[in-house]
Amino acid sequence: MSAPATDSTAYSPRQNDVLDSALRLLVEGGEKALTTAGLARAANCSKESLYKWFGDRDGLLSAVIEFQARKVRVPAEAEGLLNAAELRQRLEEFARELLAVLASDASLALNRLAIGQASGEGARLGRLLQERGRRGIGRRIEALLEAARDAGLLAFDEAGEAYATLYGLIVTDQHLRWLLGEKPDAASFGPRAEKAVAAFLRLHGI
Amino acid sequence: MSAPATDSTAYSPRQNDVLDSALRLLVEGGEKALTTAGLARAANCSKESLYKWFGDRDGLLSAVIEFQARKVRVPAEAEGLLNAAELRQRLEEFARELLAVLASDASLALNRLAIGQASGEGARLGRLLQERGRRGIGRRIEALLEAARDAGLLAFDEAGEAYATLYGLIVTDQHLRWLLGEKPDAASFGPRAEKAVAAFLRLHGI
DNA sequence: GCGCAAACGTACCGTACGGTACGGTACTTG
DNA sequence: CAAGTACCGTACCGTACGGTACGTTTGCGC
Repeated sequence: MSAPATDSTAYSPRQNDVLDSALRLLVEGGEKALTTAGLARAANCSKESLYKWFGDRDGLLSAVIEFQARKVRVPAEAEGLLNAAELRQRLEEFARELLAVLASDASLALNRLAIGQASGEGARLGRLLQERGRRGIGRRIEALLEAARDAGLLAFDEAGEAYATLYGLIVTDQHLRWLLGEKPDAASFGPRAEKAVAAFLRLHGI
Repeated sequence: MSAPATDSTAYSPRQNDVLDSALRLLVEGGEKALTTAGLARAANCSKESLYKWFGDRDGLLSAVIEFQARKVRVPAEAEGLLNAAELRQRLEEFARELLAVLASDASLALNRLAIGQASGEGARLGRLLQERGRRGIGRRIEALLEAARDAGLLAFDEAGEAYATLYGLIVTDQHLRWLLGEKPDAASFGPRAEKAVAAFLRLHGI
């Protein structure tokens, strides 16, 4: 859909390679590992090029976040559900995906980066991450919830609030624990997703 | 022999003053603002004393976390509830307190610090924060939940799981949003607490 | 083949930080 | 009062980073 001609974020293949190296450094060693000299060495480019392309270190960090957000872009859901079993299945799938995304190395690294920057600074990266990442997912699932309500399968006042409840039931404090260094256990995603959706349906199902 | 032993309460009043200054610096400017020279200036002490007391910068960071955890220590609940209305009130109070703690400057600063350190390092500070902070609150509220179950007011299989559900309903993704820089709105804590507890009771209440 | 722009590699600069060393000072202890 | 201890303030060292400058190389249009 969106032509790659969106000039604001038009990065050449070479620049995308560099951003890929930057993300890898970030995942492996955190913000401290993402130095201009280190990135230049890892990506076989010159520091001068980095400053030419991204302005300064902050621009580089923002570019990495946008780079990753662009990769995660999920295609819109096919809009053809309707019975209760299908809704449950959709929600469980969403829950598993959400847990997998939040537990991924890249997501954790970028969230850690943005959270580290949020102190003292104006939370630029935090807003960026919020806007590019969670917001998209939220809009998508809220649309699903509203469709289900129109079909008489769910009851709630406000989609945003219902989504917040669903999110809380799925994620609880796992995300924070992962951010603090706990290792994710992918095998637990499935059961957790099922339980969370069951609780959600008990709260908002018809 | 390196660090003066993480022996907890072995800090003098002078050292506690210094840790207080350190926490203030951390709250105001994040990890970058907590430099040895800056702390020495802010606390009117010498850098040499800092290294003598805390070993190195990491020891200082750990000491700040323990220092704050010791201050937050909440007294055990009075164990004399029983009817459903009181349980609801207790849970709502807990929810409001939890939101207030998570939204506090000190908590956010320390969580940001530990999360920043969690990349690349072995998540020492993360485990420390988890152990000293959340764990204590969790044990306390789980005891309340089990007491309520014994009194026939709640139904659940495992207290840890029920607590996770309650936590998720209360906090949703607010904690992360705050960590990313969003400003907390204290006026929303009350309504949110009531709704979360209402949902929890609909799930687990008799 | 030629010229030109882009980008590479490296050397360099200023700064700021973690950590150490040292002289001076106040306060205790015999 | 003398010896000792704990601490302050400051100066210092090595290192590492962000950012800049420059000479060299690569690739593409003509």
